[in-house]
Amino acid sequence: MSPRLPSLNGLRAFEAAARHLSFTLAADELNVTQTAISHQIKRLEEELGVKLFIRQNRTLALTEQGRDYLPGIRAAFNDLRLATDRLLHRDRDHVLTVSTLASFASKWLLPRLSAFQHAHPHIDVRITTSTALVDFKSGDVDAAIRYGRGQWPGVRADWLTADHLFPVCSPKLLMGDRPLRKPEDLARYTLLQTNASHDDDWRLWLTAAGLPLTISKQPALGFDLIFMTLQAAIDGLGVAVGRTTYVEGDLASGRLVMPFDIRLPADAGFYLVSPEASADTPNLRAFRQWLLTQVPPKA
Amino acid sequence: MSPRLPSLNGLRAFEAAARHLSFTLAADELNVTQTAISHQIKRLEEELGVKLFIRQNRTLALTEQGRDYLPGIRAAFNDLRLATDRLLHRDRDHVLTVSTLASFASKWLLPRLSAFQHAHPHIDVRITTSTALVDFKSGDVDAAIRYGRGQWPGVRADWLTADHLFPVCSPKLLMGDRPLRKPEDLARYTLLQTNASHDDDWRLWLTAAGLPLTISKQPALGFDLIFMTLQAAIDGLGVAVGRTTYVEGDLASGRLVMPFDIRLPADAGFYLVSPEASADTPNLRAFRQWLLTQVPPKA
DNA sequence: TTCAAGGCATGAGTTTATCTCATGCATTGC
DNA sequence: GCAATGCATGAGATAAACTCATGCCTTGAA
Repeated sequence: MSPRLPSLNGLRAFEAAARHLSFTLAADELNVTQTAISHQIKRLEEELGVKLFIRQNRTLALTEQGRDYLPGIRAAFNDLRLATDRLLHRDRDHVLTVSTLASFASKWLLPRLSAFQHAHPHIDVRITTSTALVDFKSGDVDAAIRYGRGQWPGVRADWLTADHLFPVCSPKLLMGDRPLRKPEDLARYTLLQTNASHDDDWRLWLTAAGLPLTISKQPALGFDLIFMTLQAAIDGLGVAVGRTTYVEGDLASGRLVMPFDIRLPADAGFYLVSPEASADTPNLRAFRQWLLTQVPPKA
Repeated sequence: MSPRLPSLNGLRAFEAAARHLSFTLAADELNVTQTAISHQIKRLEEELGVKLFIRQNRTLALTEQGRDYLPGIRAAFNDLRLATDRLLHRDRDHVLTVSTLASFASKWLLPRLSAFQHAHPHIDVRITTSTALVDFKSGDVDAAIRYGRGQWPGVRADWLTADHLFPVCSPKLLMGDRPLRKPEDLARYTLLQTNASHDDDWRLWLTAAGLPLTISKQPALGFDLIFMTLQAAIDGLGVAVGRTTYVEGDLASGRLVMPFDIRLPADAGFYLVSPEASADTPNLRAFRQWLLTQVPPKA
C-alpha cells in the first residue's frame, strides 16, 4: 500500500476531467477555472510520476495508465458522494427493501414473490442480498430475512420456517451398477459443497451420521453459491447437502432425491427481522402477513 | 446527489480519526499536529451540519451519524489507496483469471469446470463475472469469454459456440385444459424476462415471430439474473426466452421444453478473448484447448 | 492536595495549496 | 486572416491547511 495518497483535490480534478474528457467542462462542474484544473492535473502527474492525459488539439484523451486508474478513483468519489448524500438526506418512499441471503432469495423468496407483487402492486419490493448482520439504522433496509434463533436485541423477529440438513442428489445416482444406497456409498461420489456460507454442512451431517469426514475418495467440488451447488447435484455431478427451504421445490419435482433418511434437525430457522420502531408500517405489515401465508405452520 | 463534497482533507482526517478513535494518533499517521486534525474535524462538522464525534476525556467516540458515515468514507479511501497502489505497482502470479458473464458461468462454464480442474490441478482458475468490456491492461484478467462477433481489435478471439433465441417453459404448460400450443397462446401466460442483460430477448423474438409486443395480458415478471428467469420458467411461472447455451442442460433433462419451433438464429457467439501479447502462456493455452473440447464443432 | 499526564479545543499567525488572471500556443473552420 | 476552441504557463491573490501557544477537564500517583 502506498504510504501517502496524492493530492485529494488533484484526484477530484482527475476524476471530473476524465469523466468529461475536458478540463473546461470539469472546471465548470467544480466551479473553478480551466487553469485550476490544468494546474491540478499537472501537479498530480508529477506526484504520481505518471502521465494521465494526452493533450490533443481541442480534445483530451486518457493515457493507458490514466484509463487504468480511473475506475478505482471514480468508485471512490462515488462512495464519497453516496455516503455524504445518505448522511444529509434520509429519503423514504414507498419502496420496501428486504435483505436476504442470496440463496434464500433465489430458491425460496423470488419464486414466490410474484404473488405478493400481484396482491400489492403499489408496494415496490426490492430484494437486496447480503450475509452481513443487517444494519437497520442506515435506513437502506426495511426488513431482513435471517437465519438464527430469533434472539436479536432491539428488533422484532417473526418465525418463518426451519431447515433441516440432509444430502441430496440426482435420481440418476440411485440407479446403475453402483447405486448410491447407504451413507457409506458416499466414498465413491463427489461431495459438492458451497464455500464460505455453507462450508460446515458436510462436516455437520457426516458427524451426525457417524461417518469419517474423509469418506469420499473423490476430490470435493466447491461452488460459491448454493444454487450452483444444487444445480451441480441436479446435473449428477455428485452429492450435495441440501436444506429444506432450498430444495423443497427440486425434491417435489423429482430433480433431486434424498438418498438416505438421516436429517439433521435444526434448532434455528428463518425469521423476518425488522426494527421495533418501524415494524408496523403498512408496507411491512402487508409483507409479513403474506410471508406467513407462504410458510408451513410451526411444528 | 449532493452537489458539493465537503473538504476532502477533512474527510481524510475523519476517516483516520475514526479508525484510531484518536485525533492524536490520526495526526501521527497523517504527519500533522493534533490541532490540525481538530480544526479539520471541526470544519467538517460545520460543513455537514452534523456532529461526528463525541469528545470525552481522554477518549473519543463516534456519534451514531459518524458511525453511519464511516463505512462509505472508509471504502472510498480504500478505493483510492488501492487504485493508486495498483497504478504504481503491478503484480502477477500464476492464477488464471477468466472473466465471463454470470449467466454463462453458472449455466455452462462452472458445471464443466471441474473437468479442467481435475486435468490441470496446478492451474488455479478463477472466474470473475462481469458484463463490461474487459480491460486486459489492468492485469486483473487473463482471458474473457464474451458474446459478439469476434471482431475486437488487439486481441485474439477463439470461437466457442453460438446461441439461438427461443421461448422455453415447463412441460406442465403444454398440458391441461388450456395448453400452450401456438405462439398466440402466449397471451394467456406470464412472460418471464431478465432485466438489463437480456431485456431485448422478448422483443427480438416476438418481432421475428410476427407477434405484437403486447401479446401477453399478464404483467411481465422480471428478474435480475437469467438463471432466476429460467428457474421461474422451470417452476412453471411463465414462459422465458432461452439461449442455447443456457438451456441445453435443462432441455436435455426435460425440465424445460420448446413450445414452438421458432428460433432466432444468431450471427454472433461466444468467444474466448485474450490479449494478443499473452495469448500463448501455458496456462491460457491449456484452458483454451480444454474449452474447445467442450463445445460443439462449428456449424 | 498537588502535580503530571493525557487529549481535545481555541485563537492567532504562518505556510502552502489552490485558484485567478493574463497571456501563449496550436489547431480548425469560415 | 480571423474567430473559436481548449490546454499550458507564470505571476500574483486567495483561502485552506497547518503550527504554536495556551486552555480546559479529567485521571492517577505521590
